[in-house]
Amino acid sequence: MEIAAKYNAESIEKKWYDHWMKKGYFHSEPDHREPYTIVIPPPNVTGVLHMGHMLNNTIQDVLIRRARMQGKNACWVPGTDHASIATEAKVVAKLRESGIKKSDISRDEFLNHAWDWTHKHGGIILEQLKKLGASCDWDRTKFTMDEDMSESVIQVFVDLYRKGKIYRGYRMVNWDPEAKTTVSDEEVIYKESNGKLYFLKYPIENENNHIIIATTRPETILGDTAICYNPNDERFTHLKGKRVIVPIANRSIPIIEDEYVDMEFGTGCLKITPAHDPNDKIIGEKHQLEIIDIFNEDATLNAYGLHYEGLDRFECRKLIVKELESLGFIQKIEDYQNKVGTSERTGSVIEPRLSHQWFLSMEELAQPALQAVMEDVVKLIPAKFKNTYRHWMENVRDWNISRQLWWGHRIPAWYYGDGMEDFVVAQNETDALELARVKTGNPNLSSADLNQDPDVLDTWFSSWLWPISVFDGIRNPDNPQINYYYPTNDLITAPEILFFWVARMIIAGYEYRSQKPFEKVYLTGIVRDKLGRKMSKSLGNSPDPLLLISNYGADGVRLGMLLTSPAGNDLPFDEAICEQGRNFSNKIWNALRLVKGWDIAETSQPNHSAAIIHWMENKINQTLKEIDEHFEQYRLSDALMTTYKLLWDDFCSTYLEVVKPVYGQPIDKLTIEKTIGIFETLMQILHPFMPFITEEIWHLLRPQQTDIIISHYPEYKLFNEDLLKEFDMAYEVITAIRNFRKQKNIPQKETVDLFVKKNNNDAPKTTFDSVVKKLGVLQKIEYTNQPIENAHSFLVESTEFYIPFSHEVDLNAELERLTQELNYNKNFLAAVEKKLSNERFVANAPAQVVELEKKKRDDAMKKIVVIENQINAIRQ
RNA sequence: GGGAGUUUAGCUCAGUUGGUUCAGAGCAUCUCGUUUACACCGAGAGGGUCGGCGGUUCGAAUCCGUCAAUUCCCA
Repeated sequence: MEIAAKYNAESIEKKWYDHWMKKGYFHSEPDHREPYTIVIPPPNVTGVLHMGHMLNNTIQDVLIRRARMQGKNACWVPGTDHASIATEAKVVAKLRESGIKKSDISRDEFLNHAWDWTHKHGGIILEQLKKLGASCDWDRTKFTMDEDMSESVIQVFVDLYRKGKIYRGYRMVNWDPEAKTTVSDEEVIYKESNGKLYFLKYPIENENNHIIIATTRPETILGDTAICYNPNDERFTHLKGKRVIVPIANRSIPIIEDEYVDMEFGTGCLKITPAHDPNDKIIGEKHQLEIIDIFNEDATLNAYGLHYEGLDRFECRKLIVKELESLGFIQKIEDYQNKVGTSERTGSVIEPRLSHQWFLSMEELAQPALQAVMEDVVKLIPAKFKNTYRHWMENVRDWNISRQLWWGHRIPAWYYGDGMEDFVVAQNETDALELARVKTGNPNLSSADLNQDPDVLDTWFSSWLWPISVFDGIRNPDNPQINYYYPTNDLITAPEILFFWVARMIIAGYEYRSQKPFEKVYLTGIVRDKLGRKMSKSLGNSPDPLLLISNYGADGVRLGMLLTSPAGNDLPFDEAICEQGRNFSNKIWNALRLVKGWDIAETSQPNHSAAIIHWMENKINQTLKEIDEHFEQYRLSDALMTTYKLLWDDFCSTYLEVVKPVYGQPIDKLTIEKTIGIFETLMQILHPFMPFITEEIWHLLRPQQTDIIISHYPEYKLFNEDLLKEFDMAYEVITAIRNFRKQKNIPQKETVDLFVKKNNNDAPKTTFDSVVKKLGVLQKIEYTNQPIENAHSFLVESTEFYIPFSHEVDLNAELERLTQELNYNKNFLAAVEKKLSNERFVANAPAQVVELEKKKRDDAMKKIVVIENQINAIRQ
């Protein structure tokens, strides 16, 4: 069989992915087996694959493939979310390009455009995941706006409303008075601006006195509802409990105390305008102040603006300053630089504005979710995130679930009047009408009298149900799918969304299933560029994942991403790590070429082959145990590195070099069969990490009953630790021989002899002599009781080794080397003896530790004797 | 401003309950090597006051205090 000299990742990857799909290996249905379930963190439906997805999904695939091979019923549910803000922004931008303004079209028309966009771009990202090798159950692909998924979201809203958990309230938003819309925090651009700081006099009620307050926005005094100073500020203690009169408005407002006030800023005294400043709003809520909103939606003044009603806010500012001046309320005006938020879209100055929003009360809901994580019912990996989680959950604030957008799940609330309570919440309009008729007592109410809330729900309000809704567990809480797959096993996600998403899923899990949504949460890091910057489109610092895959192979990229990424750590991405992955692919590919390149003969098995096979089998079991432990602790990069070394160092560099016949000679049948079996086992261990190349090699090794993807993952058996230790010593001998050759420039082809002198009545350990002979390229190994003259010598533990050397041995150099070694051991012995002579050490340290120190002392003493004898021998 | 983390070799990270010569891995670097599976390779080597200081202890990378640097989250 001819095997290509280079591994061609691209064609092989496609071949096997198609094959797996055709065989339906990724599909899962409930059965008698133990389920292993992962739900994908749904990416944005219109997004494209970035490096974060690559890392995240590689990890999921490793876990799911391993579980599948371990005989579990592995189910990885893929899907996307509708990402209201991002998608709507993209659709708006696209419409703008073709000259259409969102405000010029109807909601339905806009949604048609949005669906077009979704259908066109939707799912690209899922196709990209296939290139990575992701073994998702594609038959189960979900989208948060699918009909069943949407129904679940609405059902949950209605349910929580009826339970009294959802309420309407006010929230400060960024208002663009020109576009008459809210904009998100990300869409506000802060600009340095030259303004003024006005020092205003507020008369104190019933006193012939006043206090001075500094403000940049004098027009907002009409909305003032308190004056506030810091309780630690002695300058103002005389004001405690008093009231002041707002100039022009002539309203009496209280003076309050709050530590929020910065004593250094302005006069140390602050006016509180809860309707027009986010911080003031918080203080207002704390002190239960009145809220006076003085603006219309276009930022002209309303009736609270008194005689300024109808004027623009900036016009008003000019005029009110004049009026205040003429009335003597202005003490002074200073120049002042501050940052003013402007709208990214219209450039107009953002007005903080209170608006109606829907909220979900969190405190009570959060309790089981907090407890679950604190008690490790839901385990965070790494555990350090528990602290952050707890802090957030203990200080949880109500969740603002409405968004002033069109793309998403429209809030199922219908208004029939202008009153705060003139609305009903229902699953659909028909139900709403019925409810409204009951609530109003007006049976003639028609659907034309109902107006549905224009806002949509926060995208997280649908994704928090994801682990339940993908199995239809909201609408049909007792269906066989949800009963089988829920709770899921592992969730793989980024710590940035621990609160936005993970915590809320746990909350939803307990509220709707009375059970956690998953057992473990593996938190990945952020993929950064070499400079430590987050990868982003705007910086253009993210490599194209598909290009990486075509350059290094999906296996290569997967390996690269995992090698340097322990849980919870950021991944400073460098293409060089993919190169390492590609090199590794090449290495194992060439091992295959070697193994398949030998002729096979019915010859007897050489001793060294028998010995190294025995060692390799033990080594594999030892390593499998380590890998299992790494997986148990979710240390995937360690598990991978352990596998990598097993293949590269133990299998390629050691094992194959031993069994490799002399060039041109055939290999014996027994050895090649064992070798192929070992190779197969190694491919199985590697498969979860590098699925494609392992499947290819698996089939090239020999005809197979089954594909590797569904083969049974190797389980470790007992291994002989003494044997492995003995080999390590033998390997030390090999290394010493190699060093000697290098030192003396002895070519690899030239054989040398090795003499072994055991000391201290130790019995010779000869198990791996044949291996030492082969790898050391020795003519012979001979045991002796006498030091060998004219030889290079070295020491492993207390055994002496001699390589006779025809050239003159430099006795002085040899003496110096031995003396150095002697000194080192003497110092070491002294240190150990010092420890042992310390009574407090002997008394306090555990017996085990003391024993170890004693053994160290004995070993060192033995070694010293040996070295001293060598030195004496040379001197004579 | 409040909270949480991180700091170990040039880079990215391991280092379990303090205890073996415990200071480690991979990559990178350096030296030597190529008709013989692989130069996307082989054989070797060098490289760290474990962020600083102080403390607890027979013993500290590990525990405590403090300072510094840095990252993230919330406002």
